Amino acid sequence: MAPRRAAALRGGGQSLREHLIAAAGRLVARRGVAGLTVRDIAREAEVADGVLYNHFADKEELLAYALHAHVRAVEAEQEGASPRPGEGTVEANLRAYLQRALALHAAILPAFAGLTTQPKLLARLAELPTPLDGGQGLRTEIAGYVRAERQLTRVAATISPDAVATLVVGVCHDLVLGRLLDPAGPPPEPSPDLVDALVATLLHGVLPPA
Amino acid sequence: MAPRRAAALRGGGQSLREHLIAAAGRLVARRGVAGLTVRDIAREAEVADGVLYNHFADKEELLAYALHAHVRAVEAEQEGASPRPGEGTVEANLRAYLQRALALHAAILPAFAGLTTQPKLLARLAELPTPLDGGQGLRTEIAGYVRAERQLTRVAATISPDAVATLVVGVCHDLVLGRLLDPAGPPPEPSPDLVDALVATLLHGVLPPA
DNA sequence: TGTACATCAGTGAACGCGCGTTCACTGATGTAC
DNA sequence: TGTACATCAGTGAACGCGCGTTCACTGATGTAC
Repeated sequence: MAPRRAAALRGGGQSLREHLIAAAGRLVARRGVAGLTVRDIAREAEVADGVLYNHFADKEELLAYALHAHVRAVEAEQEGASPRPGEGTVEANLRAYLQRALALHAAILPAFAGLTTQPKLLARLAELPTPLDGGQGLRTEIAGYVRAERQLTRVAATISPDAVATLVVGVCHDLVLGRLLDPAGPPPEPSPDLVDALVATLLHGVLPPA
Repeated sequence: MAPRRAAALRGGGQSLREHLIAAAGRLVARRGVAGLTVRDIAREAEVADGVLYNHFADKEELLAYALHAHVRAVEAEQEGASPRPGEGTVEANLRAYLQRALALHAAILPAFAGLTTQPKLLARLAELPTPLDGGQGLRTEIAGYVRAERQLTRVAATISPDAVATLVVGVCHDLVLGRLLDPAGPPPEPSPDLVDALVATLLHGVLPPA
């Protein structure tokens, strides 16, 4: 009863479905979703052009799973070491979050380039069993951290956790977007000086000491 | 010696070249550069499919001029009322800049969606007589403003003007990007509360009063 | 002034290409005898 | 144990479509006589 098996699957215990998601995921990590063709994916998976449609409704469904897998892989890589409220200094913790957010966005945003122009893909992403929150997870975590510190009175009572999270995530979007629009890519990491200056601004504000 | 004239130009003193840029610019403002076809543009201009190539090397050159025109139009619309260092309060001035930056990005970024995936168009944009700086103009202006205030001692001496500009522009990218990725568009303007909170964070920092 | 002609920007049907998708066919595997 | 057959996922050539681009043709205008 077991029918034909894809040549590329010889030896591996993977299902063709997983094999396709993995191959598409590799391409997404390497080139982003924009411009990927079903033939690119089939070639990367070393599989016939048409098989895809035995396992997915259309190209967008496969890409949605691939994007999802890519994001989860990046998140898993950076896992661990969330600053804990009340421990260390607020400055060190903010810096840690900023650096983590920068790394996360540097790894994820390029893959998302062109996503805004693919409504079908956006819809498929939203239909996924565990829809991506578009990096909102980190934002929520940062806001939660700030809220906790506020309760511990290590952060001013008047501060809005959401505002801080928006500022941190916003910087990431800005830096990565700038790099995407620039043909010649500047160094992948923003200078430590800029990170220091950003953290200092967030900590003390722009006003001179009273 | 004067040959045929495009039917759509009857009565107007415009050249067909300007007419095409204007038509493409309208489409860019309405739908962004992604997915625009030469036929869309020809139809909008009420002109034959092929004329474009009498005036531009290719689709990308025309789109580059159209994007350029769109950005300049948006900038011209918001012109006036730059806060001046030393006048008003730093808080009011920061808020004004933040609101201006938000409006600018809300009007411009959607048109840029998908631009990162079109290297030919990016190259054409860079070749333009007055290359767009990708909204860097406002960033430079904000940094300049902060630097001036710092010299007037209305801003802490330790503050990095670039960091402040990055934070302000970053928030804009973040908010607009979030809206682009969300199928159902939330209210076009971020809540006044969030703007207040952002300005307050920038002004005083997250640390509690000493 | 009137008429025949030359010019060349505008026209739009047609071309070639790459894409997503389909579907008649293949062939490795399990089953029947 | 050995052989003929049924199953059905995998295969890849082919389809249809939309795109950017081309180019033989059109026709409004200026010029020559």
